[in-house]
Amino acid sequence: MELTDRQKQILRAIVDIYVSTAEPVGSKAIAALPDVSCSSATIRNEMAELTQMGLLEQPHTSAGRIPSPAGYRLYIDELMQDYRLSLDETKSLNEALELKSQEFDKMMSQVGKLVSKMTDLPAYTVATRRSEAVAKHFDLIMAGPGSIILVLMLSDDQVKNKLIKLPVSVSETDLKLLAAVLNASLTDLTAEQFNGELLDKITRAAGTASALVPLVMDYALECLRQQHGDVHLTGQMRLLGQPEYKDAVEKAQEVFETLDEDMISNLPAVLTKDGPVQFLVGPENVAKELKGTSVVMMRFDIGEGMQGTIGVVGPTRMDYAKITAKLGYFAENLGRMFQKTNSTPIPPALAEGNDTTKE
Amino acid sequence: MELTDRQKQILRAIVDIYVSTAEPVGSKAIAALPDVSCSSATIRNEMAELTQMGLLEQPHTSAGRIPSPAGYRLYIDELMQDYRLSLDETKSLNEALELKSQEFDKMMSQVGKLVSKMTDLPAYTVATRRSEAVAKHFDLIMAGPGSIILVLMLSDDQVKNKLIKLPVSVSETDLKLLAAVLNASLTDLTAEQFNGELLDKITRAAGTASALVPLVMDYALECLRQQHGDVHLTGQMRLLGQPEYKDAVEKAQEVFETLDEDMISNLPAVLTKDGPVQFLVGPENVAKELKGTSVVMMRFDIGEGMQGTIGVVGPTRMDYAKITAKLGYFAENLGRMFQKTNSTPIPPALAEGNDTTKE
DNA sequence: CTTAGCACTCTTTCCTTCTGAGTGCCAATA
DNA sequence: TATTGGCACTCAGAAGGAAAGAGTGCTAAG
Repeated sequence: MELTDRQKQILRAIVDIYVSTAEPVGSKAIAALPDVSCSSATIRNEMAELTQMGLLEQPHTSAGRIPSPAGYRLYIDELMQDYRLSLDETKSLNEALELKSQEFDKMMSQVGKLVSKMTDLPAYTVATRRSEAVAKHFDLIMAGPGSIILVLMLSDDQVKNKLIKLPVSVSETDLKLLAAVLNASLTDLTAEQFNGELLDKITRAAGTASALVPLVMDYALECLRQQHGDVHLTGQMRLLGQPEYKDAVEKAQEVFETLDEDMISNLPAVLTKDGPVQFLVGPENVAKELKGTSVVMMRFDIGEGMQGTIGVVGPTRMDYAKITAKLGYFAENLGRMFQKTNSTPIPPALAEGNDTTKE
Repeated sequence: MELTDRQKQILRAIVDIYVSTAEPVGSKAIAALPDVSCSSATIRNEMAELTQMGLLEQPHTSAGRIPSPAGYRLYIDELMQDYRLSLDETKSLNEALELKSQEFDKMMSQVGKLVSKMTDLPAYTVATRRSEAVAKHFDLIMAGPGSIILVLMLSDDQVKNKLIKLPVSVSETDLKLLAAVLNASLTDLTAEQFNGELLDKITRAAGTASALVPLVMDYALECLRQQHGDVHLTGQMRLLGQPEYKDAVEKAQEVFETLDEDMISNLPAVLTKDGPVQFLVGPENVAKELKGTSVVMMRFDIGEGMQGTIGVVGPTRMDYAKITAKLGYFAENLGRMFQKTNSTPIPPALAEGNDTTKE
């Protein structure tokens, strides 16, 4: 059953108005719009029909209409018009994008904070592996008697390290030897290919450094198994700025009780689907606590084999167009930025010499 | 002006009751306590006097009394009785303490989540430097043509690394040379001692690897300057479980707007004071947004030159005794745990061979 | 110094009424 | 046939007011 053009126009108007007011929209409000040329009675008839079709809902008999989840879905898929960021908006986005830290995890967490601030909604970021990782390079560095630094480079360009302290000291030569053995035996293996046999073999070959072997392998396994980095969730409180949670604090609490745990395992999975942006509208969410909550997710590239996800959490009534636009802007620029950092960062600061002022 | 024993008893009772009910305490409630042997009228007289002294407050004329900030302070400093954790409580604390990750930052963040969960309040963790850090060891590892891993070990036993990609490739020998130069010139220097002269000197000595020098030094500076690690703040929403924020969502929002930014710079400063536990009661907080909010902070040891802080944020009316007990338990065990991880972790998993089950 | 008694204060709660936005439907109109 | 003005009806939320209840402060007596 196709919608007439007028029905589409009405649905779109209702979503647009409701999104910004959070109040049910009445027939008069629609009729008063400049590009609507029929009376409120006509609108009422159309609204009744849209309600019949399940695209609109009525909080109670004598209230205006609000979009149903199905209505939102239709709006997102077909009716939503690209939101154009204003000059002011791009400007503050650009300012915000000047990330300070050089460390990956901190950058991701900063990005989350930014997105949350710019959308005024809770946001999360997470980095996910695109494919199975393998170790590309092992190194062992002597950092003192009995102190060894294990450095592990993975196929996705992540570098991990761990300080290992042993009660016995290991000679520099043995360390070198072990590193060579590790590189020979473990590189290009996935976590599944690690096994006890390998452990034995390497331990035998390791000589006096053999005590290190299980520690090293265990850590390598931990690194390889991690399918995604930390989930950085921030701005939870901003959800309360939304009218729907004003008098329903418990609902907001529930949302985050669920989100904290489940998001990590559930949401990234959805993103294997195609397209850089995904919407989870209210009841489409798996967890029932999130039925009244929507999530907009946007993917962006981070070098080799990794991908980042930015997500924004809000009430089902949220400005999908605007948020999509903002996330898109972020995603685009972040992709570029991470690429850049990953190759040659422009040597900053320092060059001018060292002023004692704190950063 | 000293308090009589009875006055102390009454003040303590009022705090205890108010802490658990969040309702003003009336004279009858006190008189009804088993170990109080005078009438409500007497209590009323005493309460009037305590109010006079500024230790109690009255929300309005016909309401019971609540402790004033000064009252809380007195309670904390002199009247508070050690809360003994129940067997159930220690049991769940112990269960919670089984941290999974081996990575420092993740551990800290997990600890925060735990504390928040166990106290049912927002909590944060942060690792702070006890003294100025210096670099202890540099290493440069070739990870591919033009890809170099910089590994930096600091005096506080932190190990940092960064993947540097150069458009030109550097020979293994030059890399070794540069590492040697770095170790010779930069170890045991504080951030303040870095300067342009050093940069020049090292660049000259670095030969073909000279393009790396500013990148390396810049990163080293960033690491040395960091006075504390990430602040991990979690469980913000739990603050809303507290009755004082039930109908004052904006207040809760304000708290976290302030806390997110200011906490990092302000709170740790207070901790330079002596004693492992510190209380910031309501108006003692610097930021006016936090006047109705208290913070309990507990220090714990993390090896060399670092110290951890766990903090719990709650309404001024919070169960200081219970929270102190719980934090204390955490602090004690975490100290031990971080010590342990820092030396020889018991080789876990793996040994049994590799089962394909996901963690 | 303590206590019973009592008048008084003030918040909280519950009920009622009122208002207004918005609908649904009908009959008239183009 | 599609649109429109008109009108009765519905219902949530605001506003007002009365009653209940908890707790105080004070006084006078023990």
